[in-house]
Amino acid sequence: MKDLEVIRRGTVEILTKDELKKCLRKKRPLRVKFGADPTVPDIHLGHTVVLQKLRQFQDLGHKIIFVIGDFTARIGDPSGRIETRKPLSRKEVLKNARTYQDQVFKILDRKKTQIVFNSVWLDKLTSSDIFNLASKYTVARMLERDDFSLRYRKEHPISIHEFLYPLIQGYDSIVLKADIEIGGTDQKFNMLVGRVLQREYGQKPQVVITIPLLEGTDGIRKMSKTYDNYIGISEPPKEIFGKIMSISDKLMLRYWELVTNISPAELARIKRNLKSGRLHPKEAKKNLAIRIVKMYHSRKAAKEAAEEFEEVFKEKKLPHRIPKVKVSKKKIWVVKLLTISKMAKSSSEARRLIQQGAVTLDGERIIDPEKELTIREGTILKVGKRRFIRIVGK
RNA sequence: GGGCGGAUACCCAAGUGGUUAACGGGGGCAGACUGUAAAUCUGCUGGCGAUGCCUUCGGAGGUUCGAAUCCUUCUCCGCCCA
Repeated sequence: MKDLEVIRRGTVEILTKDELKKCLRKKRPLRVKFGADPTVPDIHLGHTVVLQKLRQFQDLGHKIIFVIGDFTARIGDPSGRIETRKPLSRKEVLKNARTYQDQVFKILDRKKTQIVFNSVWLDKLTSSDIFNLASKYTVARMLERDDFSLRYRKEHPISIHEFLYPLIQGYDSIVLKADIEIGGTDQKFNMLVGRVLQREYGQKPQVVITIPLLEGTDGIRKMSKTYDNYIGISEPPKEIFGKIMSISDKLMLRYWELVTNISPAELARIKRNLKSGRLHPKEAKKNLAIRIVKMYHSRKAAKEAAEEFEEVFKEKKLPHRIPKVKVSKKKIWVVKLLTISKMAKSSSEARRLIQQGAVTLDGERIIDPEKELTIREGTILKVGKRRFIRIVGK
């Protein structure tokens, strides 16, 4: 069973493997469900882990059902307790969904993907449908979920509607007659609820496959927009490259494993060479960065990003493209310059940056926050290690 | 319905009349070290042309020379018992 081996690679759990085997023996393409809330439009590397697994399914001839949770997005996310995420309007959701799709198809095969919006069937549910659904599961079982039980024990609030989420998600599986559902490990509980509900509604329970969650650039928390530790696949090559280079060596291996599609043998080789010292970690990281930029941009973009990186940070040259800021005056107070060029949010912050030695003008460090600068055409203002601005006159 | 507790800066969280622009931690930013690594160390982390001034502790009002701290009132939230 070669297919099984491909599917198994890089997963955390398959519930259950026997069921999966049986599924694969069927002579029809399997219906593989994956759900995403279009609350944020941008796809980051964390999402790509699961997307690549979906792609593998497509390559094996199966069908992906990509559920856009527009219904759930409009109601609000259960996990953000303190500030209930503000519900998105229909328009916003659609807009997000569209950009989402554009990005998703950088990885998925459009022809083998069916995109569905769950509001199509969820909007039609009547109260009695919902009551009926709710009767299929118990409070005790709900409290088995990690974060619920933790919150309950800590006497933190849990809203009733939060209990409804796993049920709704499970209901999606019923409507879609999912054979398999794939999600991050954080989705395990919800996906398992789907199994129970499918059985209640006379269906064969879906096989649940969990995928590891990718740590963000901080190396600790999962990659997420809310933690601002993400690398978006639509970011400029230079940004992606720079962000990859700043992750820790340990995390780098994780990215090699989960973000790229290298074979286990290749991964093992990299690990070996790193250990023996034949491969410098920085080189390995550079290769990784090139590879990832190539995946979402182009070979050329990757090469350029790598070259520029070396130039700017190793040879201390200037970046190729530097944003320009117009300054009409010849003489200007440093603090003013920093604030009008948006390099500092406030003049207090500008003063701080200056005092900390973060500001240089044409390579000369400015330490006096009272300094009046004489501006020449094309003067380069640098703040911190990586923020550059070219000053131009009228 | 009854009882108790809470709302402080980006987040968590101390402070219960006076060196308090507000302890501490996280996060973030900057500097040093480096491989723009990571880890570590140090500093900063309300605003203002600024050795001073202004504004902040859920909202509004009040007491006081002086309030995040006391009083009144409003709003919101949580837990427990029924």
